[in-house]
Amino acid sequence: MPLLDHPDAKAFLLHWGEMGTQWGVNRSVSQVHALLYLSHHPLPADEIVEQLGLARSNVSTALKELQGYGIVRRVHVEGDRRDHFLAELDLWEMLTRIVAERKRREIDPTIALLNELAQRMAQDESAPPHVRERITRMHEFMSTLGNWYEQVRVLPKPTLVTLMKLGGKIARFLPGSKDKP
Amino acid sequence: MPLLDHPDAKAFLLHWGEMGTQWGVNRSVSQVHALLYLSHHPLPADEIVEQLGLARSNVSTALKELQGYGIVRRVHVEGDRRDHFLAELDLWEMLTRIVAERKRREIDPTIALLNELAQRMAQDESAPPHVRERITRMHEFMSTLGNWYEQVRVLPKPTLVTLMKLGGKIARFLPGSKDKP
DNA sequence: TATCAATTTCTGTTTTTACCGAAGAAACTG
DNA sequence: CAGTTTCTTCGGTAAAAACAGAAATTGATA
Repeated sequence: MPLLDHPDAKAFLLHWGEMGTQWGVNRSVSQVHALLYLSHHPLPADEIVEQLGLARSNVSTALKELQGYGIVRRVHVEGDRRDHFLAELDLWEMLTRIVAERKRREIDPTIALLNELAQRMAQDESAPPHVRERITRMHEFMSTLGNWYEQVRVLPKPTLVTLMKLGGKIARFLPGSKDKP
Repeated sequence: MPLLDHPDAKAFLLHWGEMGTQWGVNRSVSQVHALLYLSHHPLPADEIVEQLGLARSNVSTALKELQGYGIVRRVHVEGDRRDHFLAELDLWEMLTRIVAERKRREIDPTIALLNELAQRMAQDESAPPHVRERITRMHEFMSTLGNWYEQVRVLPKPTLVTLMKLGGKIARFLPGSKDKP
């Protein structure tokens, strides 16, 4: 019995699909992801095609994309020659992988470009000073964020969870703070 | 002399425009933003039209959108009847506003939906247990992140900067850590 | 290594989104 | 209050993205 017969499951899937489009991911990709996330066993491509009513080729592309993010993986199912696909169920893991991949694809190249522009403009007499300064600022800003992220991402997961639970209280532990608990 | 005559300024603007599309913002909007960010004085809509070669109407829409994010504001220029527009130059401020607005537009409604679905399924005998559990998990996860964000966003900016500079070292200050500096 | 199922790539079509120009509304000037 | 100027809204069109189906490739099995 198809998973999506249940109206709430379907509602989730449709909403997830729309969310995707708002963040620059195509609807098929995010729908496939939603379906796999809700499924309790790995699904072969065919079944995804059936349940979502997408073209086979489309599903293939979506799966490849999701594997690129590292949030879906291929698994072998005993006695079946077809590939089956399984979504990452640990949501924290899922999030960190998506963020890591988007940084790699979009943020890192942007920082690289800004670096190049800033360096070239530093030598360039004809460059308007405001423009030079603002591009440099943007470069510094994004680099700072990037470096922060690289440091935080390697912290052990339990540490991250602790930090998350602390929320705003984290400020109390800062060196200069008079407001210890 | 038009700002975009300089090739590096233009490169920035074009890249920024593409970045936008990748994150679900239309190209015109992000280009207008880039132009205002690089400009050292407020620009009237006409001039944006001229420099970017967009339709007047399009620029109007883009400006409205950017004002919706709170990263561009209208200013009055002495002796000119037209509205002029100015981009937020503090990049930290810019980022927090964008994040706040996207949360408001996309994350909050998602959490609301997940909440609704989770609640309904809790009563619903026909709901497959896996589905119920996974939707509930997703709801909890996003709520946790949302609450964390709400706490952190209200911290004073200097505190945030300190936290950012600490990077991974923040872990040293956690209660259980043996690894004090 | 030949066969066949499964998967991916390619190409043309459909759907969606972005965008322009025209018309309307609002704000200001003399 | 008539005439301008500026700004926004709307409907149609152009551009881009998503998608389906056919063709090609891969890879497992015997």
